[in-house]
Amino acid sequence: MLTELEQRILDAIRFHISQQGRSPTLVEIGAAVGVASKGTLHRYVQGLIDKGHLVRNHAGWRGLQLVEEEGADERGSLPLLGQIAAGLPIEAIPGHDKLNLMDFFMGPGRFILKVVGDSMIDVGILDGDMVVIRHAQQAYSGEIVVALIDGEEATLKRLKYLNDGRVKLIPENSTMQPFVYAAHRVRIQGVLVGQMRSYQ
Amino acid sequence: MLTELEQRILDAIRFHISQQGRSPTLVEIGAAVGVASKGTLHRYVQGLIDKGHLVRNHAGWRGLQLVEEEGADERGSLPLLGQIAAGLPIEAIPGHDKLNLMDFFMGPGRFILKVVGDSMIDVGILDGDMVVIRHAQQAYSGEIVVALIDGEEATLKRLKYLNDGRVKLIPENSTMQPFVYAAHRVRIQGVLVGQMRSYQ
DNA sequence: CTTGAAAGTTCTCCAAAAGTTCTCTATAGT
DNA sequence: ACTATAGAGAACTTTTGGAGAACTTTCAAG
Repeated sequence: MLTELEQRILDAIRFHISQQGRSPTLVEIGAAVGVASKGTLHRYVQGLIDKGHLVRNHAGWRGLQLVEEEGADERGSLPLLGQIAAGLPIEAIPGHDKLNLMDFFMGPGRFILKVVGDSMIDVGILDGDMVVIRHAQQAYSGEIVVALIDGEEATLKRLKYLNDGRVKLIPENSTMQPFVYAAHRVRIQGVLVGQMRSYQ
Repeated sequence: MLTELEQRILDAIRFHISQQGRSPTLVEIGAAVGVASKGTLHRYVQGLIDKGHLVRNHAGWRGLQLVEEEGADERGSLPLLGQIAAGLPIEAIPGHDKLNLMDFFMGPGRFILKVVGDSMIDVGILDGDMVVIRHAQQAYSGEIVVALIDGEEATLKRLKYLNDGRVKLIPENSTMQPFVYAAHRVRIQGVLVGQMRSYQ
């Protein structure tokens, strides 16, 4: 249960968001409820977070978000029945009974590219597949990335940093050869986070 | 969540593109929002790219492209930027600029199975992938199906009807052999309509 | 093909605003 | 007396917003 001041602070936050579209600062909350001390306000806001009425959306300013109970949104979900293997019956996956396509693929800074060519065929990325890329300038060795070479050629390859500072781009196709470039010639544009294919 | 200046910069870019049909330079953005330093502007534009609100369309000047915010009704969509191939720049797909995951995968009577094993590796379905299956009792020759053999073993295989009335189930893995069954022993449970994989 | 202005990138420095942590005080109810 | 609530404010860290120098890259004019 909330104290009177906690309730007023929560109401003030809700009002501010409804009016301005973004959460208030501590000082703005203070002006609304008549409390001058940032420290006091912080204590109450933290209490509301601990009690589950607020969440901190992101680090930094104006990061408060109301926890309004949402109706279960089931759009984008398909039932996840279980596993299938050669020679075994379908086996239920305990706990998981639903797979949300948006949870699976969506995220900030992502986009889709259609794959042309067979250079990644050995990791199951075929001609015509869609790949989900997360925009990024950096990547770890071993990740599959969209790399721009000399600012001209964009290509999907597995990335490897060599000890001598150069960069190796490995096509996952046993009939193709890896290429090695000086680091400054290769710019990472994104990292592979998903792949999908339609058979219809 | 964007800060105030990030939001103003994004609005200024959107406005400039709507007026002039091409993205603004850093200095033009600065004139619109009242910031004199190219360095500061670059920092903010880069931040918007990292957060996924912008993408750099191509190298060079005026290469910014908006990633239009999906409204609540368009959740499940990611921007479809173009094609990628070994040795070619990313090439825009005219007309297509958005791919909706739900259009791609959702449909009546569908469910998902997690793949265990390598029996379909030659068509790019790997161990751990998720496959989308449309429930069906019939399938055409050449389709990939979930088949139940003798009411006991469920398996994902390519289906082929033989002239003598029997059924051939073909694992798409060059190290495995197809099996042939009398028709009454094989019951179709569904047809493969999609496949997806997450690399996170 | 050269060249230079315009554009983009990387870096350092700075300051104000916001958030965090802490101590101190006061008052009402049990 | 003890506890829960309410409040002030100092001292600190982090985030945001801003300037500009020095550099590289792009692109069009000659």
